[in-house]
Amino acid sequence: MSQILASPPDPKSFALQLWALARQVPPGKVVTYGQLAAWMLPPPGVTAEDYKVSGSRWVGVAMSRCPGDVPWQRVVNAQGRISLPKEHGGERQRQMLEAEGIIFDSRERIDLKHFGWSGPGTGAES
DNA sequence: GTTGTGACATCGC
DNA sequence: CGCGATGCCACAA
Repeated sequence: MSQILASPPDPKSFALQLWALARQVPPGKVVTYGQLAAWMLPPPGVTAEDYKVSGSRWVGVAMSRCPGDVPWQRVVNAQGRISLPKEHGGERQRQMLEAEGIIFDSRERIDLKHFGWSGPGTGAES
């Protein structure tokens, strides 16, 4: 059965991979934790099921430790909303996203159908 | 050494 | 459609 793992076997590698992916997110687009996790390959020793339910969590943990050069601002939760408490910088994130052209609806929600990034291989990368 | 809590996603009502 | 509760382990103070 899918079991939530607090962190991947190699958090460091996972984080680096995640950050690398996050840096690929084009401006004006946003991605969800689940998507990021889905695009990454499950670390050795982790089953697809466990990864499916754990990945998003790892992404969150890794992002919390992300370096300053990572556009963590473009990472939102599955609801298309900012996950961070505004006192932690959530409000700041919203401002930055708006600055990139992303539109929030009345409920601070982003239309993932329009602003959601299709993925590292679907969008025009270069 | 111990205690508390967590950048999420999903199901139920 | 919105809100609340649940699951796991590791890390920080």
